[in-house]
Amino acid sequence: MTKQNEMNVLSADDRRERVAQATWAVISREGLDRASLRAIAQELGSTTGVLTHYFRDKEALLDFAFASIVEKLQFGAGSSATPADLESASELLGAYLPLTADTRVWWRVWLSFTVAALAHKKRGENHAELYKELSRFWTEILSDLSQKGALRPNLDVALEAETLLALIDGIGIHALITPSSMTAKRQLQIVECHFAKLAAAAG
Amino acid sequence: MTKQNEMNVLSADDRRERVAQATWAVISREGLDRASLRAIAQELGSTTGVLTHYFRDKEALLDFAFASIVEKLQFGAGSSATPADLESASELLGAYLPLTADTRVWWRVWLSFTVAALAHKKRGENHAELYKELSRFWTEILSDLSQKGALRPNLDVALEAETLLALIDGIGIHALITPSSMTAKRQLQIVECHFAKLAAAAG
DNA sequence: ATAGGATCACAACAACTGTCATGATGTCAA
DNA sequence: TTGACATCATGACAGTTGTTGTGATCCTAT
Repeated sequence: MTKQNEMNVLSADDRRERVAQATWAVISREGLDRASLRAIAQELGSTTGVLTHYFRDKEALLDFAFASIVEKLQFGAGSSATPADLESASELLGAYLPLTADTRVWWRVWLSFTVAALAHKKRGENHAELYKELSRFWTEILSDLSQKGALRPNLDVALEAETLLALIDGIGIHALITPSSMTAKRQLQIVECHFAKLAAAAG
Repeated sequence: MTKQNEMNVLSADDRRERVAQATWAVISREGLDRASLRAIAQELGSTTGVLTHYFRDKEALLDFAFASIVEKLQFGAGSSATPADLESASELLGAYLPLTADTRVWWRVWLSFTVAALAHKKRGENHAELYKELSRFWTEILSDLSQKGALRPNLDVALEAETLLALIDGIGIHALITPSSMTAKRQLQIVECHFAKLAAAAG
């Protein structure tokens, strides 16, 4: 239809994705405030002409880059079906964590947008919706596990779900601030130890 | 000595504190990237002349404003002696949380600096040191409580301390993003519910 | 071959930024 | 009073920013 059929040629969507990746790199390395169009273009190995061609303005570019990050993070943890037992639930939740170099980049970008969203209203409501959706998702998971008898009785599943999400966010922040202390192993250890507190008494 | 003896006149230190407060207000309302010297001066009700007079440059101003925030947050939660039982430990930890309008402002500012610290190295090390200090502080508190028999046996106190701090950070973020869901009451409820999991089995 | 569009480099523009020099005003000591 | 100093308003300066317009290059369809 349009044109690119051969390999080595990028479609418009692929081009936008490359721009998003360059944007992540700059934000992760130098911060959101230093992510100017010229800096992103340089990271991309081109000029600002590419950016202005594929995006109406900078706001549209950042919106796309953020949406792309959200997609990545959800793919990492939200792809599989609802976990059947506590152990797989622990693994699923741990998949959110910044355990690798890639996910650390995504976390830095995510946090940059999150803090920026605190100031401007439009993005703030978007973030709030994402958090509420996550809260509903994990409340349902815990509710299922509770019905199966995998959890301690008399547990407030909605509260425990919010606790889990808060714990993940906190662990992630500590992993970015003090990576030498909060290693990947340590992060998973905390999550597993917390899930153990939710488990029904054995035998 | 210098000059100001009468009321209604501010000392140099008080003036710097006023500047810091104006800086918090701008950062909390519009974000760290919008906190220009002119915006801070306008918030202060003066011009940039005041800022350039009391601070060498913008970096020194932001350093002072951040140090002032750290002081506030530590005063809120680190002033009293080590807690004697689990309940007072829960209260002490809960004092970190953004429960009031003032503390929400401090949290927004704190988070803004935290994310900014991820990019530039100097501030990052400072933040890391603050976190590690907090970790040691709470490890010691839990260790004391454990020796008194207030905690469940076979508990990794260092890991539980890091869990507590991560939980606080996560709750705080959620409180800023979704204030309608994460109310002050809800925040304290999560903390208390978590502490209940650490308690030794009753009688 | 030729026209049209996609792609992108480049330059110019106004707006905003931190910094600095200058001057005005007030206060205090001699 | 006079001189020194603290305080702070003002404007100028260079650098960076997002945006826009122009033109070059290449691909594709007729």
